[in-house]
Amino acid sequence: MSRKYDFTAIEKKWQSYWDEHHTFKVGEDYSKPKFYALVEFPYPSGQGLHIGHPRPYTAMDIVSRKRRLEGYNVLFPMGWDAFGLPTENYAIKNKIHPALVTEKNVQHFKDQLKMLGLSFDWDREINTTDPDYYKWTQWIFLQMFKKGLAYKKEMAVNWCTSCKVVLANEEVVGGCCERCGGEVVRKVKSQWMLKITEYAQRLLDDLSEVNYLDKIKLTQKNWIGRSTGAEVDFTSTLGDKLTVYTTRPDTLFGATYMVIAPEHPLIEKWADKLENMDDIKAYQEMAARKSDFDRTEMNKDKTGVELKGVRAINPVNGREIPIFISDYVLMTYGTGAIMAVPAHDTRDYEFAKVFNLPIIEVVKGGDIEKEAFTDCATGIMTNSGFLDGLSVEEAKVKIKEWLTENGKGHEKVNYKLRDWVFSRQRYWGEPIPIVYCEKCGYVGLPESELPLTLPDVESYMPTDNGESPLSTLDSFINTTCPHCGGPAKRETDTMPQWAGSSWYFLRYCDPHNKDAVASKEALDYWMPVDWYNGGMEHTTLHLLYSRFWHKFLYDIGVVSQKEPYMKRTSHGMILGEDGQKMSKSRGNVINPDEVVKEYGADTLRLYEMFIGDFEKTAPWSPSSIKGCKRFLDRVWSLQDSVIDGDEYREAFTPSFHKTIKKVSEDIESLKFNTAIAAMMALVNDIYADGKINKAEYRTLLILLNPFAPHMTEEAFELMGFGILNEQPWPKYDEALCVEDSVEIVVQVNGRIKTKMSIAVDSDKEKVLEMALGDPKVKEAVDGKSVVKQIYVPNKLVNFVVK
RNA sequence: GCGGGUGUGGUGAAAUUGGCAGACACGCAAGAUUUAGGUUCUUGUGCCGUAAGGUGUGCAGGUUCAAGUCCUGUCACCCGCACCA
Repeated sequence: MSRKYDFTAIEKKWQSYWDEHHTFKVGEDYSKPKFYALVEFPYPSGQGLHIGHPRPYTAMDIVSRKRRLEGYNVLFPMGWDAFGLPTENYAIKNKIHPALVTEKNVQHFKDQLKMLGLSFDWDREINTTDPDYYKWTQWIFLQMFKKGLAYKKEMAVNWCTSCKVVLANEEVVGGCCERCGGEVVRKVKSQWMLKITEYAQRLLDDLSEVNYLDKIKLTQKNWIGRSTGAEVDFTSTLGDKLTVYTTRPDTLFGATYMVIAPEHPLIEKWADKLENMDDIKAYQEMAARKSDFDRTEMNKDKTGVELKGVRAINPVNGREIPIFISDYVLMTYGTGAIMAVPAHDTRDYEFAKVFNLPIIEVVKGGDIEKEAFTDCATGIMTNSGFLDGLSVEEAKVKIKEWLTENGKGHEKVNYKLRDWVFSRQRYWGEPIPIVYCEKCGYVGLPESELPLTLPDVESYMPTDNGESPLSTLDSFINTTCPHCGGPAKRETDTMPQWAGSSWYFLRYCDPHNKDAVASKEALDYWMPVDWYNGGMEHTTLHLLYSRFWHKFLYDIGVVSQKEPYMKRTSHGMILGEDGQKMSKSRGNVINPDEVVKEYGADTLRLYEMFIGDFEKTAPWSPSSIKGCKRFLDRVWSLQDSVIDGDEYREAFTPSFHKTIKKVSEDIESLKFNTAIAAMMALVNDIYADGKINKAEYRTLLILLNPFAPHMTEEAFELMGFGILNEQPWPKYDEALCVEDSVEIVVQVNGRIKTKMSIAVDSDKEKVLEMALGDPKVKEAVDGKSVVKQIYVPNKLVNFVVK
């Protein structure tokens, strides 16, 4: 009788073994084939590990463990994305230094991750808040500054009234702060910006070189938002050039008015010539007061004010049209001015209806009495002078030619992507390594002065005027200009949390390097990341930002690949039992510690992989986890039924080869749930037989090992098989996956009449004859004529009768 | 509004190229072992029907010998974006 499956003792034993033997320490043998598996490093929050964390970690752990047995040199690292607001807020509230809070949280997280038996190489652990790490975050920023990609700009930013911090557009959700839910308003501040827009086209083009899920590529594409159109130069009756951007230059003859953004600089210039300046000012103020969210809320009814005293002249036909300001036109996109073609644009149509403006049809096919005809790719031009009779596509080409020839405009590509607001008025982030000198302007710190470490301050509270807590620290601020040696002031803003995570995958390649981001040798060997799995919520920003940084580092010769990640997949969230997102307020939070205590880490791992399609969200089910525990118990108990045998028994040969194939392939395609199901089915067959031989048990334990590493190691050792982790991954033979006979279905007119067992790959004639001999088939065919006979080899027979 | 996704038993879910719908698991029912069981083992389990049989993948059509899968229309829910000219 085997010992009881004491998972607590077994898991503790093997975790210590792995620790002591540095089992998962990455080899330095750069001649071996490599595999770099990456999971998103967590933010070490005070709550500890969430039940959702193990899902992606276990998934990539399974892939990594399999790859090791397959002979690869596997890099599977872990670290901490530890700068950020919750830690800072906790520090403020409890008057503890954020570094101490971070240290405590990291320790807790690490203990929890170890408890799960994840095969991370802990010798390569990194932490974004470690000065040895953020030295290089600052270094990369400096290189960008040198190349003109980091610049300072006065701009209206999203201001969280509660966190008192500037947020990126991406961090504003529904007009509220993504983190705290506080109100977000617009505020003009001088900010550090990163010129990601300069990389827009390459970020788009190089998507063709990587293996991301289609939906991930699509989000990247949509976020970059490339559109092709034309800039058209109108002139005002006051003599200014008034350039608009349009994707529909073909509809130029249908422009019946122009709209410019309320912030448009020409308004200031025209001020003394405008007859209704009071109305205009009032509208501008109203628009400025609104946050972006409010502006969006208002979008049912178009509002605006006509600029009285000035009109725009359409270059193509000399027609004078009125100019309006309206907040539906954004200063930040295109030229901040549009030509309005109400007949063929929904927004212009709505606006024209409100202000009773003319609507001229220039593409035939719609009913412009009812609505704007926008979906008119196949339409024919009308009321458009020399464009009449052309298709929309032809007209686009012809009008662009006309504009270029006549010096009235040109083709133009625009992107929705904006430059990245990189400043945060916070303490717990990387200091920006820049000083301001009255004489020299903004000057980067010499690299020898990096890292610029965070000074200790009394209070981490942001100041009321929205400046960083660092701004209260004279000893930090006052310095000398590295350029002229005169007095200068340090930048007091810090970097956003995205900074540290934009290059962390490079640091893992060579985490202790003092002289570089990582050695060239290590980078050339390990990069690119072979497989990166993370949450869908990071597929827009983190992915885009880190691709951008990586491309920049490629440009300055730090890395040798254009793209950082060869493959990117995403996992679904684990929801509460009620199908809702887990949260304290809903009271549906599951604590991984308790699950491990009750069922063991192996069961938790197995269950999180078995719960459903890896890419989809899945509700937690406390009763289903029992099935996984039961399965592990059954595999464990097989120790009592082991008989001798160096090869699979004949009756089980196809089952084992098929299962090896299924598990091997399913792991690669993230179908962990069906891989587990296949192993369960195999174990059920073995139970039905009552016995398992040594060769079979050995294979079963290795197959299950990536999923349940502790139990399988222990059973392996107890069986005298050695150390499982040192064995090769089992092989299968395609030819041996096939059974001798197969059951096929016999249908008449598509209805199942019977099933019969035939030899694999029997010939058609024989099978048809056999099928016709079946009494049920005979009865159904009797008195009718067979018009057609269909035979799908090894699957089914279908007689079509009349 | 735009983009993406999902809809299959009492529950979580499976289902290469169209080819036995419901694998695997939970739950439930019956039985066996056990002093006991939130243990273990065996059997059964989509729905209607005693059965033969019928019926069944959100809904309505279509293509096909054959549709969860392909096509057309439609409904519901979830996620992302939100006036990007």
